[in-house]
Amino acid sequence: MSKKRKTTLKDIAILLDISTAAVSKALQDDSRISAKTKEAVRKVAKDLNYQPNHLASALRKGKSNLVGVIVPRTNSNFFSSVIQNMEEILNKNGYNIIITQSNESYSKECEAIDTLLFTQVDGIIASMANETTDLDYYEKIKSRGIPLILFDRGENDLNVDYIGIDDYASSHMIVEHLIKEGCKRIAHIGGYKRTRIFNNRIRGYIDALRENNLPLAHELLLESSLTKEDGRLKMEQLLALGKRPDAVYVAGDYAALGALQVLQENKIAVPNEIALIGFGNEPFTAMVSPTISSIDQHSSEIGRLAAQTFLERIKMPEVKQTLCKKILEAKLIVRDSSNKKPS
Amino acid sequence: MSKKRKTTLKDIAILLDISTAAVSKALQDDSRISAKTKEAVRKVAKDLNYQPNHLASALRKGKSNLVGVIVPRTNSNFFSSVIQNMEEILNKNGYNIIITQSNESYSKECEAIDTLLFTQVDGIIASMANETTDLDYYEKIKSRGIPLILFDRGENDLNVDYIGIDDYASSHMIVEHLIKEGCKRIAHIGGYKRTRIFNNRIRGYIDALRENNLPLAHELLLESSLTKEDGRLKMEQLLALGKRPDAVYVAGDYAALGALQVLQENKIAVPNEIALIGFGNEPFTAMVSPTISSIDQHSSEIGRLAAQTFLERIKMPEVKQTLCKKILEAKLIVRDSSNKKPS
DNA sequence: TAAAACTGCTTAATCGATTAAGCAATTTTT
DNA sequence: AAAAATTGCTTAATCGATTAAGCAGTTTTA
Repeated sequence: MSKKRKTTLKDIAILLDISTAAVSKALQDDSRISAKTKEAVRKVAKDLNYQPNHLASALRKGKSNLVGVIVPRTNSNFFSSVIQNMEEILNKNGYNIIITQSNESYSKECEAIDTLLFTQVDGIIASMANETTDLDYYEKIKSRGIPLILFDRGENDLNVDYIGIDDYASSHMIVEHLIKEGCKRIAHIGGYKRTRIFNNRIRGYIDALRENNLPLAHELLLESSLTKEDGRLKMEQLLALGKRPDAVYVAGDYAALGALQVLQENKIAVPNEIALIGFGNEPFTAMVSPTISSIDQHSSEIGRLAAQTFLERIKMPEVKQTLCKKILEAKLIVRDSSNKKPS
Repeated sequence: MSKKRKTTLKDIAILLDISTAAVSKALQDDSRISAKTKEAVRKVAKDLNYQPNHLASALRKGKSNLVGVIVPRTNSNFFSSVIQNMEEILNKNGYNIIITQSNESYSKECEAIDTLLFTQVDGIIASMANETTDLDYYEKIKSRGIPLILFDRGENDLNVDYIGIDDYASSHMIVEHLIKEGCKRIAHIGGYKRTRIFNNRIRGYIDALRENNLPLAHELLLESSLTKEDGRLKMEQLLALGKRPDAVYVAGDYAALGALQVLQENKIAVPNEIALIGFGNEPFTAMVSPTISSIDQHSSEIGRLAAQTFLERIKMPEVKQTLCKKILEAKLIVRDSSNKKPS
C-alpha cells in the first residue's frame, strides 16, 4: 500500500517530454524557460506531489540550508525563547535549524559540534556550556569556513560574532537598585569567575559597591554553579555569617529560588530583612511568593539578532574583518523580593 | 586563510594511488579490503582530517540518519526531558535529531512536517499541538513511507505507534487520593475534551466519582486551555459558586499554579479549605509554597521508548501490522497542596 | 591438476538536482 | 539583408559517497 517511490525531476521530465534541466529551471523560475513550459511543469509537479530532494540539491549546491544550534539546555525559558525567535527568522529565509543540547558538559558540546559539522550545516549558532574553557573545538568550526555566532555565553578570545546583554551594566543596575532600597550589606552569589558573563556580573557588583562607598566584604561574594541546590547551600553559608547581609543578588534565577526557599525556611522576611534579586527573568520568578526581582535578558531580541547576523555572514562571507559584537541593554524587573515599600 | 576545500574520498584515493571505492570500503571495514590497505587509508584519513560528506552518503543510501521531532514547545520540563532521553538513544544508534516546535498551533505544525520531510528525515516522532484535530498532514508522513511515532498527545484514529501514560488511570488515582483525604466536592479543571488525553482524564475523573458514590456536579467540571492565565479564570469561576468545591484537580501544572495564586489571593487555606492537584510534575510544583501535588509522566521513559520504537520500525519496516501502543503507569506525587495531615 | 573459491582490488553506474556550455530557431539591430 | 542578440531548450558534467559487477591472482578443494 505504501507508495514508496517519490517523484523526482525525471518523472516530471518524462511526462512532459522535456529534459530534467528544463524542469529544474522551470521550478526555479529561470528566465530562459517559457511561461507555457513553466506552467505545465508546475501543474505536473503539483499533481505528482513533487517534493524536491533536499539532499541532492544540497550536495550539488554545496549548502544544506541547515543551521546548527547548540545550547546548554532547552528547558530554560531564556534559551527556548531565543531559539523560537531565531527559528522564525531563519525559516523565513529558507533555513531550518537543528537544535542540540550540551547539558553544560564540554564533552557533549564537542559531540554536538561534530554532529552538526557531519550534518553539513551552513553555520552554527551557539551558547557555550559552563564547563567549556577549551576553545579548540570551536576553532574546528571556523576552520571549516562556516559562520559561527555565539550568544549569551561566549568568549571574547574566539574572534567571532557575539550577541548578548551588558552583564556589567545589569549587575551595576541591580546593586544600585538595592542601595536605593536602603540595603547596605549586599551579598552576591555569582557564577563561575572564569565564565566571561559571570565575571562581568561580578565586576559590575564590585564597581557599583565601590562607587557608592560601600565596603566590599569578601565573605559576601560567593562563587556558585547557580543550580537551585547550590543556591540553597550558598544562602545557608551567608546566613551562618556573624554579620548577615541585608540583600542577596544571585546571578541566576534557579539559584535565587533555592536561596529564597532557605530564607523562608528560616522565617526571614523577604525583602524587609533580606532583599533578593535573581537574573534571567525565568517565568517562575513571577510565580513564586514573594515574586523574585530579576533581569530580563531580551531573549527574543537576542534570537532575532543572532539569526540576522548569521544571514549577513552567509550573504557576504568575504567581509570577515568587521566583527559583529552586539551588546543589548538589559532590563531590571522589580518584584516583591526587592521592593521594600509596596506602593 | 580559510581552508575551504574539504578532503574527500578522492583525495585519499589519489594520495594512496587506489580507487575511491577501495577507500570507501576500507573505511567501512569491508572484509574484501586487506588489513594493510585499511590501515593506510585510516592513517591518511586522519592526517587529512577527513570528514565524510553526509549529504552524499545520505543521497546514495537513501537515508539521512536524521529523525524529526515535533513538540508543542521545548520550554516545558516534560518535553525537554523526553527529547533529551530520546536523543541519547538515537545518537547511540547513529541518528541525529532535528527539533521543531509547533507552539500549539496547527499551521506551525504543518510547516514543521513539511520542513522535516523536506530535510529527508528517516522518521518523525511527534507530540501533537492542542489545536490539531485534522490529521491529513500526518497522513502525509505515512504516505511517505517513513515511520511516525506519537507520544503524549496522539490520536488513536491515526493508525500509528504511540507512547504515553495511562491518563484515565492517573485521573482515577488523583480523585481517589483526594477522597481519601476527606474531600467530597471535587472539581476538575480539565483540558479540551476533543484532545484524547484530556478526554481520558475527564473520564477517569467522572468514573472515580461515580464509583465512590459522589455526585457529579456539572458546574465543577470545566474545560480549559490549561495556561496559567486560564487556570486563574477557572479558579475564580469555581470560587464564585454558591457551594464551593473542597478540592480542585487541574489537568495541567501551569493552570494549577494560576489556580493556586487565586486561592492565595483569596486567603483560602490550601489544602485544608481547598485541596489542589496538578498534572505533569513540572519542577516548579516543588518550588512554590505550598508545593503542588502532581502526576509524574515518566518523561525519560517515554523518550527512551519512543526512540526504541523508531529504531525497531526502521529495522523491520515490513512488520507494519503489529501496532505498538505503549501505555505507562503514571505516578502520583503527593505534596503539600493535597496533604491535609502532614505526618 | 583442473575446478572452485577466495582475496583484493578496479570500473562504472547510481542517488537527484543543478548548471555550464552549446545549439537551433526566432527576433532585433544596424 | 547580414550580423547580433535573444529565446527556449538539450547535453553532459558535477557534487561525494556507495555498490553491483567484474577481473586478475592466489589459495583451497576434489
